Amino acid sequence: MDKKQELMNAAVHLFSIKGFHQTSVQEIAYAVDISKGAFYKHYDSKESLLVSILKRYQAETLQGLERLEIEEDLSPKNAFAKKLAYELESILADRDFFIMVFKDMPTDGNEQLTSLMQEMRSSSSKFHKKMLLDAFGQRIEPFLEDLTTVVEGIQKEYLITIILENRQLSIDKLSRFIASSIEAITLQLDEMEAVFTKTDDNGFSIDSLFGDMETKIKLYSKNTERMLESLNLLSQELQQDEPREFLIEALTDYLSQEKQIEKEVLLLKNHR
Amino acid sequence: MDKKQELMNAAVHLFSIKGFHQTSVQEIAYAVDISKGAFYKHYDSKESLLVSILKRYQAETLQGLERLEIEEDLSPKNAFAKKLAYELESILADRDFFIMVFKDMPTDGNEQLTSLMQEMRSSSSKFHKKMLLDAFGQRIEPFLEDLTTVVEGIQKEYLITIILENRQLSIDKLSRFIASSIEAITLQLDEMEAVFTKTDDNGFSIDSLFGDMETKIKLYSKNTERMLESLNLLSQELQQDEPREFLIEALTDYLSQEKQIEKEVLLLKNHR
DNA sequence: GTCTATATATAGATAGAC
DNA sequence: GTCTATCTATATATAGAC
Repeated sequence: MDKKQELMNAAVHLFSIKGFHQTSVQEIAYAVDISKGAFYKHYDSKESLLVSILKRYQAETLQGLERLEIEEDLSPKNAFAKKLAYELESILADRDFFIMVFKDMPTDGNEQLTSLMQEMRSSSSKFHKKMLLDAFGQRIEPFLEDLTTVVEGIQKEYLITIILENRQLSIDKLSRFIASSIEAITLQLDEMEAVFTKTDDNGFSIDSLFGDMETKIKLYSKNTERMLESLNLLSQELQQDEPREFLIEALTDYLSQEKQIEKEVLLLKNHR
Repeated sequence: MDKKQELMNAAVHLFSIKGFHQTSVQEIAYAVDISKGAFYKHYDSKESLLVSILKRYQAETLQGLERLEIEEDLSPKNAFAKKLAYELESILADRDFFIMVFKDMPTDGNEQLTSLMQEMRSSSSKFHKKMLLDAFGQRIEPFLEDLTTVVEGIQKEYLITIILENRQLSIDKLSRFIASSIEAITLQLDEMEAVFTKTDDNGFSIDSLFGDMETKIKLYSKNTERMLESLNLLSQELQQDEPREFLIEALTDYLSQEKQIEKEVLLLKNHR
């Protein structure tokens, strides 16, 4: 077999166990029965080996995703579940790679590495967005980014329990569970508000701002009682037909004393 | 201020940027204006400093969670959202710590570190389980482990986008979104099947087993067509009133050729 | 408790013979 | 392409003076 491929395989395995930095070039070389010096005839550095590994994986998964497109005449939800199952199964087939990425990646400094990781994340996200639109229709569009985050978060968390805690779960059950969960959420979207908003401004909500301030006051303020009372009064006054400007001025100034909510108070001022 | 505390603060910050292994004791020491030698008068090693950091965080969050119990007369769902908001806000207040844990943790080898991490994960999971039961009642119990995984996955994924991609989302909106999503799922539990099952055996499902085999065949087999046909025939035969034993024997043997599904075939044999 | 100097180990990478 | 020997840098940790 190609020595470069052998080196990659050995490296992924070692990286997944000990992490990138904790694995020496010597260990990798010895794992394929060559010396440390010989390693550098194949790769310029340990980092370039890592780059090759990422590129190989990227190429493989791109192939896999393209092959996947061919799907039968299932219900949209079941098709979604099937795609998820394939994805999960392929990740588990390369579980060393998955663990390696989670262990310790030296993204800092190396331009090429950072952009490769970025590319992989974004193509995965694109893939999930397409899957979601195919399964649940255009009407989920305002929540697309949120639903993608939800799918990816759930998926990752289950993968971690399967791989790191070595629990054996049925991928079929899991993918159907995730599909049903996402469907359940889509059924309630009418009563929900998206977290990700197109521009920072469109999504502005006075209620959320007050909610955020309340939480922060309770967590950080040494003067919780007074701050909360001021916040309440401010909220009430703003709901009046003709809010008294001096009172609003006074209360916002007072609230600004608390540095943790300074930013929120400023936002509030700018938005009326 | 206490030099030990100063060292911890500096260390968490550096670890969050460069990772544990990539940060030297010298850097940590210089950050608080002492020499490398002086560092070792405060801590036995870099690892013992890390242990102290984890213990301090553990103590702080335990305090925080206890303070949190006092909640008002909100609807169960809104109370759930509020608790989530507090939790998210406290994590964001210690964002360096969160990033550090995600970057590169040397859990290998060090017994104390591994068990500390384990403790923290399990107390976080206990906390979420209690939150879920309080909000959605005892009837979700069969799905408790799944719902916990879902909550923690979603939470983590949003935190990553907020912190690592530096996106500014409203915690209030986010916590309400997560609460509504979980509620939406709980409304559909009757039509769903749990992924985590009490014992490995109780959760056994012939359908899932066939689903898993189908996925694996499509992904790995060089003989996809024939294997799938055999699988289908086997499934049909098993549904007959009087399955022909010789045929089942023949088909399972045939399917066992594919090493990737050997385990599943064996499971199937043992379960009839 | 703080410093400088040092011990010891090991990393990544190169040189040059075969 | 492979080896051994070596260079250079840097890490953790200790010793001993102040």
